[in-house]
Amino acid sequence: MQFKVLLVDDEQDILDLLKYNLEKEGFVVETASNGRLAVQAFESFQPQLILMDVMMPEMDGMEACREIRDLPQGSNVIIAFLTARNEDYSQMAGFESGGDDYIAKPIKPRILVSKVKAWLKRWEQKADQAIAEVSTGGLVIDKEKYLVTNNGEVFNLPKKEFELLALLVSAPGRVFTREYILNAVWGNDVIVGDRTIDVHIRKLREKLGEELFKTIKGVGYKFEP
Amino acid sequence: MQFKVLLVDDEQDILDLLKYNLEKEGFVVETASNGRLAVQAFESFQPQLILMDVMMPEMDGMEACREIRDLPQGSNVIIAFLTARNEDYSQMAGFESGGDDYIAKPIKPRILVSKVKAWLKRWEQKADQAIAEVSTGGLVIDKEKYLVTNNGEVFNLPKKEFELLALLVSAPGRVFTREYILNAVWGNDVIVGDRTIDVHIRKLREKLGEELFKTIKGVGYKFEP
DNA sequence: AATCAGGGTTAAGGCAATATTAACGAAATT
DNA sequence: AATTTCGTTAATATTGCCTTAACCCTGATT
Repeated sequence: MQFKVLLVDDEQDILDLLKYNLEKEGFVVETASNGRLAVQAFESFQPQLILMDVMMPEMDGMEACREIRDLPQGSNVIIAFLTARNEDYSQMAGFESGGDDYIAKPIKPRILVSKVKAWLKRWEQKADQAIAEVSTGGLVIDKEKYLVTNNGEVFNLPKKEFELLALLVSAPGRVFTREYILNAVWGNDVIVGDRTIDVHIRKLREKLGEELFKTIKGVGYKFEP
Repeated sequence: MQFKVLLVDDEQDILDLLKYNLEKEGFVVETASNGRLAVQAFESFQPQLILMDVMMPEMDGMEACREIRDLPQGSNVIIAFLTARNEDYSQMAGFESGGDDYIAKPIKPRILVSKVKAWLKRWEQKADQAIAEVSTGGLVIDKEKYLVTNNGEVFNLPKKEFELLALLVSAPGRVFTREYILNAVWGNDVIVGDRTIDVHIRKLREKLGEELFKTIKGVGYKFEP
């Protein structure tokens, strides 16, 4: 697998140093010089790992971290902070905003590379788990093949229906608000009416069974086997 | 969800500017001109976020922050300070008194709005996690699944009933005034008659047990296992 | 005993939220 | 190019929650 790493720092020297060392190890590397650009780069580049400075102009690392986490694909990337020192507080704050780990400056190339490898190994494990196959009740969702099997019967759901189903099934019993569903399935920026969700729910109920999808008025929907 | 923001500053100009920009984004905004008023406003308005100047007459921001944190609901609000400059020390002091974050003056509307959105998103996550499951006596409230279990029996309460129950159970034994309940469950702006609360209490008593909800005449209600 | 204040109870109507259906444009498929 | 499929919306129906009005009950006050 070809791993992609996004480096974010406002000092060009550091970017160059890290980029050189990581590319030498076979990673694909892109860089961004502030938080706002990082968010953009994440969307287009879709890296598995982001190495980001905490302190930056325009938009700081914590802020960028939160924004990325809120994107549809943002929950799978690993975000690690470059901290200027052993500033305990900046570390804490970084984790609070959804960062996974940190590495202290000054950065030694060998340590960096070994940490990066460890992070990417972790990412692989997480990804395997997450995508492999979700199954609840008589329902099996194969994300790889984009197939849904319900008590032996195989369905070939369209994209939106599939994603909505996968979301609901990812946490059986849990109520997902309409707002949350819109963010997760359609994305933060897309504007669609509320009735769109209803219609997709209806199709799922039609195909898989009316009783599986429960409406919580004023709140949202949940899946229950 | 309708988010409420409380602005606290002694300069009317700043209040006006911030209020205008936040209301344009759909937030409900109230203002206070010093720390003492801020504490009062917090109690009646119950915002999710407080933006507060550090330096103010009467009672300064840090002092107000501490007082608010000591109130029953004070641990859930996010408090952010408006700092006059990059005065690192005032920032540190702000954190020590219980502040969550800060924003530096001069304030640019766009940055303000994006920060406010990020804070409120964080608040939502925290609120979801924190209150996910409350349990007292034989009663379990699962906010995630929107389910209430009483001694094994499962109930599927409508929204208002559920929220009223969750509020009362959040502090067993504590008396909630009618006014407070109206603010917390219905919102500050909604106008409903007093009998509405009675009816919802009645439904809860009916479903979960008469004895669990005690009336304090002339004051309000409390939950007691 | 009469009055009053505060709360309890019930049922019905209004209304907001959701369900349903059909239809349209865009994209994919043939 | 014709056909099919998908995603969305508009329009209409339906559901069930919320609220209220009207009346009852209790205990305190006069």
